[in-house]
Amino acid sequence: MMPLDLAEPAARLGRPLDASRDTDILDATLDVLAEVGYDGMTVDMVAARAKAGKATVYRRWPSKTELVIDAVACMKNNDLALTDLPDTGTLRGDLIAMIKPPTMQDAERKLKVMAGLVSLLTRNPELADAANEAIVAPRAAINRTLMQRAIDRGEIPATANLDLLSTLSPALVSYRTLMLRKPVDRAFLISIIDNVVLPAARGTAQV
Amino acid sequence: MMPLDLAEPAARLGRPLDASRDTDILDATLDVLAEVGYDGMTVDMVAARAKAGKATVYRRWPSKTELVIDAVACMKNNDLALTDLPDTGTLRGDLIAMIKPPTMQDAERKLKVMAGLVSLLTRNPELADAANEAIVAPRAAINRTLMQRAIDRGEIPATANLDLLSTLSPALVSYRTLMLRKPVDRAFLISIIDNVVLPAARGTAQV
DNA sequence: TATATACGGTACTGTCGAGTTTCGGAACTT
DNA sequence: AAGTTCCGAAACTCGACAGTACCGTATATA
Repeated sequence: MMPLDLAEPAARLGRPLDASRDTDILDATLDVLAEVGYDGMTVDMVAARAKAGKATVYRRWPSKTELVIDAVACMKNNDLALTDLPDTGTLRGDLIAMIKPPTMQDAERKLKVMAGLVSLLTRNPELADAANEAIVAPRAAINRTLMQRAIDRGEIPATANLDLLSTLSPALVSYRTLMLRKPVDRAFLISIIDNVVLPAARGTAQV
Repeated sequence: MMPLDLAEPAARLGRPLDASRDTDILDATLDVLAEVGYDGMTVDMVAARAKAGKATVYRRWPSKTELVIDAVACMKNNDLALTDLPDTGTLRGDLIAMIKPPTMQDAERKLKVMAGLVSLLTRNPELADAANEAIVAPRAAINRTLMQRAIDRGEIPATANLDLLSTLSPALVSYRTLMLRKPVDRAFLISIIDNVVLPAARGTAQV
C-alpha cells in the first residue's frame, strides 16, 4: 500500500503548473466577459487574449462555465479594501469621497461583467452566488459601513433602513447604465447623493 | 409599364397571411425570451410554443434578431393605459394605488424579458431603442405624470428633479430582482415609496 | 540522461442552432 | 378547375463553438 495522499504538495513529476498563467487566464476571461457577455465569449477568445493555448485553459478548468464562475469569484479578492475607507466626518463627505477614479473604474468593469451574466443568474445559482459575493455585496457593504458611522455620530436616525439605503446608489447606477444606457458621471453621482440618498437617510419617519 | 404600387392592399394572389399567426408568434417569442433569454431562445422553441411551423416564422421576419426586436416593440402597445391612472389626491395614494395585480404582472413579465436582453443592448442600438420605448420609458412616464400632478397640487416642490425621481422605483425593483434576486412584494414597494421616493420628492433642497 | 508533465499552437470531433427547402394539404383569385 | 400562396411539419445545409488530441518544445524530478 502507498500513503496515497498526505495532503502535502507531493512534488509531482514533470514540469509544474505555471501559476502566472492562472491569473492571466482569469483576467482575460473577465475582459472578454465585459466586452461580449457570457454567450458571446468563446474559450478561444480567452486563450488568445491570455496568450495561452486552449489546452492550458482546460487543464485548469473543466468547462467554460466553471472558468467563468472562478473568474467572477476572483473579483472578490481584488477589492479596493474595506479597510481604508474615507472618514471626512460627514456622511455626504464620505459618499462624495468614494467618487474617485480607481473606485469608479473598478465599479464600471464589475458592472460590465455583471451585464454579461444577468440572463444566466436565474438558471445558475452557483454563478449567481459568486456574482453576488464578488460584485453586489461588497459595494453595499461599503455604503453600510459609512452609514453606520453616520448613525453612530447621530447624523442620521438609528432607525434608518440600512439594507435599503446601502443599495440605493448601486441600484441607480446599474439602472442608468444597463437600462437607460446613459453615462454615469460625477454630476449624476452627486445628484444621487444629494437628492436621493441623503433625503432618504434623514427623512424616514416624517409625514 | 405597370402602376407597380399604389399603396392599396392590391389583393394578392393565393391564400392570404393569417394575421392571428403574427400575434401568436410574437407572444410566444416574449414568453420564451422571458424564460431563457435571447441566447437561450431558439426559433424552434418559439414556433413550437406558437404551434406554428418555422417557415411560418421566417415568412414574416427575416431573422431571429428582427423577430425579437418586433416582439419587444409590440409590448409598447399592450400598455396598461396611461389614461386611467389613479387619482387619489395625494402622491402617496397614487403610488400605492399602482400596486395592483394587473400592473404588477405586466411589470414582472417586462422585467424578465429585459433581463434576457441586457447583454445585447450594448451592441444592438435598434434593440436597445425598442426595449427602452416598450419597457423602460412607459413606467417612468407614469411616475412622471403622477409626480407632475403632485407639483401642480403644491404637494412637492416644483424644483423636484422628475427625471431622477420617476426612475427611482423602477431602478430599485430592477436591482432587487436582477442583482439581488429577491422577490418584490407589496411590503417592499411600500417601503420604497415611504422611505425613498417620498423623502426624495420632498427633501431635495434641505441642508 | 531518461521520464513525465506543462506550454503554445493547430487540427480534429460532435453537437447545436439559424436559416432553407420540401411536402401534403388548405385557402384564396380568376 | 387551374394557379398561387399560406399552413404545420420535417428534413436538410452550413457555420460556430465546446471540448479533445496531438505536435514540438520547455522545464521539472530522479
